[in-house]
Amino acid sequence: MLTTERHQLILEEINLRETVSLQELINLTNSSTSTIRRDLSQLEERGMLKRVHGGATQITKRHEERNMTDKESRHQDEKREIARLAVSQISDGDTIYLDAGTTTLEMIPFITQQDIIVVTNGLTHVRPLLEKGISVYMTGGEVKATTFANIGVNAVKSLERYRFDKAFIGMNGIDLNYGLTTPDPYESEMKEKAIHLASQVYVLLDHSKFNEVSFAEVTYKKSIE
Amino acid sequence: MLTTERHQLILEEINLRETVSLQELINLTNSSTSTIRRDLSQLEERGMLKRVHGGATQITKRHEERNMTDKESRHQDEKREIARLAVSQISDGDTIYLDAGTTTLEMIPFITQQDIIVVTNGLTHVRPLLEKGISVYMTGGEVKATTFANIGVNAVKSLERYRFDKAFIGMNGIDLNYGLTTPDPYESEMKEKAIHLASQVYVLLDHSKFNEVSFAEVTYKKSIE
DNA sequence: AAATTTTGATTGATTTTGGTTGATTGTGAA
DNA sequence: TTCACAATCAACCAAAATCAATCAAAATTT
Repeated sequence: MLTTERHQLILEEINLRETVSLQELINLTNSSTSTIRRDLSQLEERGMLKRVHGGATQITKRHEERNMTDKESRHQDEKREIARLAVSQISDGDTIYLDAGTTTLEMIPFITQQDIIVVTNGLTHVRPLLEKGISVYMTGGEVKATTFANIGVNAVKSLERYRFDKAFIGMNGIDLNYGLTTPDPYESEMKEKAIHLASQVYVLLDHSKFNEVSFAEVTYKKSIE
Repeated sequence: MLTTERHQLILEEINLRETVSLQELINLTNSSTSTIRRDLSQLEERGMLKRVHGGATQITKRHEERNMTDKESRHQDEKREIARLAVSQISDGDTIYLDAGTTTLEMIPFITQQDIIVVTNGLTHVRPLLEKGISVYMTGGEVKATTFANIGVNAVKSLERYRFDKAFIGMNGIDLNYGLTTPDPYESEMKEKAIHLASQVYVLLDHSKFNEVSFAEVTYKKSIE
């Protein structure tokens, strides 16, 4: 049996049954444990499934969606209010940096200011901004598959071409001891650089982020409002 | 058995069975392994199938193939055929530049090559590429509202950080006297720079663009295939 | 008949495979 | 909880399968 055939079979079985054990796949394909293990590793690497102890399971669409919607609905009103407040800080003619993320995305509908220029690393932000008739510049560099955000060395470098009147930064945790934190060190770097390049910095956090500590620290050297 | 006969048989079998092993094709055609290998290489070169270890598999998934409506114009078919041919030029592990535009966008569904890195200035290209599990880098810079493409000084500059094995460039006109032309001088600049940075350049044009002259000239200094 | 193309066999290199190793994880009883 | 046992795991290895490259014989075109 061809490798691609096996992969196809495995994926079909998983999409059909949600989860499937290693032994079942061995019987299904008449292959050895080693081979199936390797298949699962490869398919997981490609993001086609998720390995679990003793087998594999679908990449959890349902789970993720529920998480997103739960999370969003729970804090959506608060987030929106924060977004509205943030937008009120923008003046006509400002050049602003809009960090990737859902909270900063919420800001866009509230924008009424004229002649502003927005620089962003969030691909999802571009279309709604353009539809509002706002000039948009992107950072460039690697695109993170999960968040559609520019991160990495080239992204940080491309940021250096700009200076901002105001920067609006999303954050995943704030804590008295650990300060500001995000899950991804590369994101953290982007945020630091943006903070550095802006005259005024606004960090957007809803209350669920208070006393939360995430992986990567975001250091800052200016006063934060 | 005639070569073309064999090719026909192989393609029929693959379209029927999705994947087929080398051994099966040898029995089917009463040819040697060498001959079948050569056939598969040639057919892959033409983008008719995809070779895998131990055999070959079809490029377009069956279900995708079926829901092609008759509404699609010949123009569209031609574009797609051009896209398919273009994709067949990509090798595993290539770093390629994918110009913004509809023709290059058509290329993405055909991509099966592994470990490639794609740099693009087309925002619309990013999501489908990521969904294919391909590493995507964006150029950065101003975003043109009508085409969602990065253009302008910063876009060109951000391109300079990269080098490409292959560049695939869309174009709006080709003419013996005026050469290659596009409507927007900024776009033209991007294309020129990309051409300059790539080892091999492929310019994508359907027949309606022949002997057409648009506003901005794209100059090039290397042989174009 | 000579030149060109196609074919099939052979070569050594590469990839895939299945079994084995010891390490890690999950489970149930003390 | 802690312990011991069983299941599962990643890492490794050698055998088997498959691969690309080469070459000489057969088929073909000139």
